[in-house]
Amino acid sequence: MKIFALVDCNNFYVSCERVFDPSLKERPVVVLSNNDGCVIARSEEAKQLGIPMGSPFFKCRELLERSNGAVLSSNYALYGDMSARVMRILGGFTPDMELYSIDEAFLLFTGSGDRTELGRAVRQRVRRWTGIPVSIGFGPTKTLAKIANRVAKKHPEHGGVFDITGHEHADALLKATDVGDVWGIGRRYAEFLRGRAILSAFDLKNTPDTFVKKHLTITGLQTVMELRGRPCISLEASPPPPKSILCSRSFGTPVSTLAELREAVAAYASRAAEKLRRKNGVASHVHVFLTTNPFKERERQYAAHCSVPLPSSTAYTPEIIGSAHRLLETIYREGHRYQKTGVILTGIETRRQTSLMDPPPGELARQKSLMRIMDRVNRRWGSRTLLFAASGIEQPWKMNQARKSRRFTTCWHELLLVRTEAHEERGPGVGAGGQG
DNA sequence: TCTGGGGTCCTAGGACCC
DNA sequence: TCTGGGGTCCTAGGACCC
Repeated sequence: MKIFALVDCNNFYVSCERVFDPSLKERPVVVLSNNDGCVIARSEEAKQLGIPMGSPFFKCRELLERSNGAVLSSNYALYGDMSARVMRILGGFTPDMELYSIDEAFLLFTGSGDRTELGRAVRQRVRRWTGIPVSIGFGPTKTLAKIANRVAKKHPEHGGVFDITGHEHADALLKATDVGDVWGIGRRYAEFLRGRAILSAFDLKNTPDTFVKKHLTITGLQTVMELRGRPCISLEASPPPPKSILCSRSFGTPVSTLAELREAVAAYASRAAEKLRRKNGVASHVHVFLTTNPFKERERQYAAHCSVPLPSSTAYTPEIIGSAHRLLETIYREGHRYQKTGVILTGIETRRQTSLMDPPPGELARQKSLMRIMDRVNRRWGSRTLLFAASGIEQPWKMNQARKSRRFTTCWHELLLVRTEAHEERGPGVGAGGQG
């Protein structure tokens, strides 16, 4: 019998920060989204204060200050590296593994050993080797493993590990699971289902197929099958190449001039192209979008999106910046305070088709080696060591990240310092925005 | 006056996930 | 004052083709 395990890092971003700054322990801690906009990770203590996920920072700022809370900008260099360490350890337990998100992985086990024991071993090793606490749920389908994981997390008496497979109280647990907490049931579907007296995972499991298919589409029906224990969603051990690559950011302060927007668009186009090359892909289309801040209802609103095919599929940054700039110029309108712009690459292929519009072979080779050198330098010495002037040097539009911790694990000059003198040492750099 | 049937492809919009 | 970023999939409807 095949059993899925879902391993999920607890309060991942907060846990990463706590590894390097013990003063964050046992305090309410939140990590903010890019631009220090909203709360995207909370410690248990912060959850207990009633701070909701995704809440705008300005709405809970005071409460956190009153409660001796800590607030951090997000530090993806740190989280990405810690994630890789956790995933590497999980890979030591089974070759059948899917990296589902930065803080979650599905593992597939066969055989009938004591899975709870196995789960404890996984938990212990990850904790010991990285300092990150994880929870593990086992089940015969991914959807049930997700539910088991919630149980493991919610009920400390299970010690962070729970197996729902053939469990005598499985139905009772499904009855206790809100329908909106089922994987695949979002806010809209949950509202719809509650309006029809389908309140729990158990109710959903017993809803007729035709009704589910009609209102929740085929994907909803898969969810229901999975609740019944029939696997429909398989393990994606080697994810297919992405279909689109997006890079966008909100500005630190609103931007109105075309010159600044051109810089931002060039910077995002460069970043998107870099991601594309890392996936060994080329793209056939570039899209650019531009929008004012929809939350500022009193300001004049404008949003636009447009796209263009590239002359031939490419991952060559200058070409992508060029197309992105032309797109920006067609959608730009004067007299607005813009909040955000972004670049999307689509039509991604891994193996490049040759085309009549291709540059001559020598030129193609030159482009490739130029990009390879740039990527190598930037990986080694930090991003934007080598950059296109079009993306700007000062970047006055850049997002706010006032409370970022250091890149403790990925940057030599930001390593944690350990002193032997007997004096009190607070976590270095934290809250001071020190990037070293 | 009378105006088919069947297929594909693309796009926009809406839902979901983390 | 202050509201993220990066993805996926499904469906309906229109354009287009024979």
